[in-house]
Amino acid sequence: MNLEEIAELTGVSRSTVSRVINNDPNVNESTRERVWAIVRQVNFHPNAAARGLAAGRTRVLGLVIPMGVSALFTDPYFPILIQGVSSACNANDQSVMLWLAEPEYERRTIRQIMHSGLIDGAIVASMLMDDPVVQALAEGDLPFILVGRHPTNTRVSYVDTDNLDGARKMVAHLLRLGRSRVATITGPQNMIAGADRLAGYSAALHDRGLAVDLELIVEGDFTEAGGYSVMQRLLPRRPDAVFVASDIMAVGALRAIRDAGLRVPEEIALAGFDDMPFAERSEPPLTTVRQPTVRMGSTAVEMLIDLIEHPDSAPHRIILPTELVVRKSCGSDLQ
Amino acid sequence: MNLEEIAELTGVSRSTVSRVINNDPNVNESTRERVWAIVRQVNFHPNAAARGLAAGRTRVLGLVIPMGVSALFTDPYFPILIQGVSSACNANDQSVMLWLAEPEYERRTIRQIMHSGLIDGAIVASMLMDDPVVQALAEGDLPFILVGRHPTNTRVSYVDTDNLDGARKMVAHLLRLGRSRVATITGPQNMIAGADRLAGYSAALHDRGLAVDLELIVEGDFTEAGGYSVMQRLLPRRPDAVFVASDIMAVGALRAIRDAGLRVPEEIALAGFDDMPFAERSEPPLTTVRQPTVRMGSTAVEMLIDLIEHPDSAPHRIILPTELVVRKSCGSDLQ
DNA sequence: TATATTTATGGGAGCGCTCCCAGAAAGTAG
DNA sequence: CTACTTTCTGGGAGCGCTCCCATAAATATA
Repeated sequence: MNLEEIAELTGVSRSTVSRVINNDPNVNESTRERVWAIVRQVNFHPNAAARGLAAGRTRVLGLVIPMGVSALFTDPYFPILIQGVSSACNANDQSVMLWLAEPEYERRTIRQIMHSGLIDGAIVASMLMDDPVVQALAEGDLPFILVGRHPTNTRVSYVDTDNLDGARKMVAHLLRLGRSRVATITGPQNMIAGADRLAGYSAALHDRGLAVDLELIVEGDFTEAGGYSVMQRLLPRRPDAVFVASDIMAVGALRAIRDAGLRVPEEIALAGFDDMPFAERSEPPLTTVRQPTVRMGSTAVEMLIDLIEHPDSAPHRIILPTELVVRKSCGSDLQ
Repeated sequence: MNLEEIAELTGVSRSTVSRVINNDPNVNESTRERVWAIVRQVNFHPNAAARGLAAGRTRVLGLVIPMGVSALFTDPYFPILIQGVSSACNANDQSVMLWLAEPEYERRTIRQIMHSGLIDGAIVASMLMDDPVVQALAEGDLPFILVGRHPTNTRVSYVDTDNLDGARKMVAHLLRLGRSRVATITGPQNMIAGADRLAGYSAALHDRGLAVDLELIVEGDFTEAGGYSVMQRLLPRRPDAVFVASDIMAVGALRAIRDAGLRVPEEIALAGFDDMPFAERSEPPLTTVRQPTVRMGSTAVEMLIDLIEHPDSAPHRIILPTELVVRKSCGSDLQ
């Protein structure tokens, strides 16, 4: 079934049917209705390939997730992001092409995808500071949006969580509760989120006129096992609070604290970041920072569509706010 | 850049370039090399839409995940499946179109996707016994493969885990350890996996000549909270072992047992299903059944490609084996 | 040497759309 | 009633490929 056949059935031309399908205003109202009736009746859907070829636009967006980092696939961040992207695409009549970029494929395939005209643009959820995928994309002319800000390239558009502010609010909260030796377990410092959350930690200390004690800063790797071992290193330095840069590491840290015979929050206040589903079920429930992951996904889609339609507009940067989620693990209700 | 331009640069015709690109054997070896050289040099990639239109095949596969059930998105099953599908597609030079089917969109969009020629076939990871998406697909003529068997329709191809056998092996294991009141927390009985795992439980009892005690069977919902509350209902019936149909429910059940002042595995042996990452980190580590999720994904891709290329072949059914993972929670090393 | 066969190549047609231009029909103004 | 505008419609061209048929060249067969 194609336009021509619908035209035949309706008694109009292919062009008119096309106009109706595409909501072109220059169609007589009665003609429009007649065409729609037939279209629905025979359950006609225009061929996507032909459309893409003729219009030069496929209405398909690529979602690129570099898999190098994604031991992370064991935490729900990416699934939730995917969900946000997917539902925004549905709402905007776009389709999602998923590309889990395995390291070996990266450069080769990125070129292929970029040049094949399969997608109109891409959303890239990279976490690394200088990801080769981002590099490759920046050299090409396919519109793309980063999820997670880019620290250096000023010509890219991105959406990100306000990691710095979230961390800052959390550490300020711990200080306000009277903790004086607030340590932090950071994320990997080659990841933007890791760096920003550490910057927020430092900023909160500065806000209070406190100096940063390097002994109280240790780098984790966003895994539970990492959180455990790094916490063990931290314990002899006697922190009375620890801001952990991710909930999953916080769970590991919690175990380490327990195994050392210390109590949370009485002896050590513990705070995480992400507000993962398991955070509120931990023992004690974990104080953490909530980030709007679904909204990041949908915002990225909207930004990308905008960029596709206005390729020459200036880069957009959107930073979404975070929210402090206070639970028992930092003992606020005990103060 | 298109075929014609490459042809010009190489001094051959569009057709010959096309043959080279598509590895047609009827090309002179030296011509082939000359063309490839230029193709690589100018970084040419054939236009996907044009290809799709002309060849009637897009080399894009749809991955359909009905979102109704996917509170499940909080567990890593789907992400891992997606990963399996994605990497198999990469390996087979296909792209993945992801479609998280939200309930309202289901029927409307399925038609659209089916008829638009966007994808050559679909992999459907539905869990429900009679999912409307599956229904719609079955009525159309788009090739598709189910991940998770279909209980009634004999004309569909699928790949599944041997849920029945896995459950049976696990319950047999518990019985072998001397447990005499083996209960089960089942999954929802409108999900095939839930039903099959219960069937495996029953089969194991029958294998031993034991009768099924309905008092020891309770239905859960594949969530942790569900596992907790349902376990509380089960406790007064004094089971000495519980086979829980998913790890996430098992974690909930474990808490319930603890909260009741009982010990695992001494007083109650506990076993799960899925071998989720957190299973080995729980306290005590959880005995469970491992299923080959990644392989399911890649198998589905291969089956689908086969089905696309041989649309008239008989339906294939592949059931992949499970593996018992014995850890401390059922106390095998205490016996 | 003539004929059949194989190998390699070129070009036309067509996939199903969109976009543009031309022009008919209808409406408005002078 | 004519001239001009506006509204609506039709058809040609073309997007960049694949597929098929024709044909030239090279090789094998009689």
